[in-house]
Amino acid sequence: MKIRKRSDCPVSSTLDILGDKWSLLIIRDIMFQGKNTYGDFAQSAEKIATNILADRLMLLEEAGIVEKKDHPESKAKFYYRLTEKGIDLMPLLMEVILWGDKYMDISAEARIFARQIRKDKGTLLKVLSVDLRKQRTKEGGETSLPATKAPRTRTT
Amino acid sequence: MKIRKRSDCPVSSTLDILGDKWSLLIIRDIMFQGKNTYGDFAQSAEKIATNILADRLMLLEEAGIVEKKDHPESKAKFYYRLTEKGIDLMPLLMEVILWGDKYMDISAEARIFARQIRKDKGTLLKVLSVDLRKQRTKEGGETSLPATKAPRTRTT
DNA sequence: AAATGTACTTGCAAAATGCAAGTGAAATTT
DNA sequence: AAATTTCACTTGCATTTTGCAAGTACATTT
Repeated sequence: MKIRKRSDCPVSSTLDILGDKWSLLIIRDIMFQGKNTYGDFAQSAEKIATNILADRLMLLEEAGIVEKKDHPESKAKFYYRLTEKGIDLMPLLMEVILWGDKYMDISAEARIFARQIRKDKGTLLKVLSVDLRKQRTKEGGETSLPATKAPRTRTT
Repeated sequence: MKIRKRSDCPVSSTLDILGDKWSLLIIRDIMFQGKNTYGDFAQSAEKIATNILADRLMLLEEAGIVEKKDHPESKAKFYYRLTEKGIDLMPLLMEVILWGDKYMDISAEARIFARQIRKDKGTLLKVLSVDLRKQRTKEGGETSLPATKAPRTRTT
């Protein structure tokens, strides 16, 4: 459960934190699927085991990538959101999506999203980043809309 | 040892192959460090266990990301090189490096490389891709120079 | 022919993962 | 207000993966 640093290489050091099969999926869910609670993450298609989910949320929080806050609408829930450090993973996630789109068998919906990234990565990055930061503008978070699944990307 | 696909999401599918602490390090070694043999990989700073190395090389080969060829200079060695699919991981690796540079404690040498990526990603990508493809221009590979550690990136 | 280099393989302990069930507090239903 | 359900975990245990040390087999060097 403790993270050990294997070398002073940026690739290695990043993998020390994110190099497993689940962490980036949680980040994906917050970043692109508008998910923000434990229950949301648990329901994703990949069916993460609940003990692993709890473990990864803790590790991501310790790494300063996600923050755990009280849920603005319910005391029974917690609200997980990305920090600036987490939002900064968006270019990386986008490249993962582009490579996956090129070489993997994925859903039609995912292909549409990949096409948007390929068409105008910079704009999409800004639009989605703004949405994610809105979750951070007030302590507690208010009832801000999460990033939509099919973000409206009108540049003109 | 078998890869199971967890969903039709590009992030998930990519992680099904690359989501561990070692695979991307092997790719990094070939891509940026000019390494091409089992012994080269085994000597990297992170000290991968030899059984894991053998396992990951096999998986990466099965995934079509690396190719195993006879070594042009010695029958005792094999020559591992990236396929086009593997070379296409470069933008992803570069984003990993940029994020690692921003948030992790890394070597001065790595910071210099990250700065080069930040300065002109597109050019560096092309230059390094060409170098990697040179390893693929002739079957058997000949005695082509590997990608250098500090690639000469003069754009003007 | 003996020693060394190279690419693995093997055996086993330790750690991580996956699965099913359980816990306790909060929200909802009856 | 009592019972049920939702929610965020925790626990116990089997399975899988990883890590470590040593060994094997073929190629090259001495």
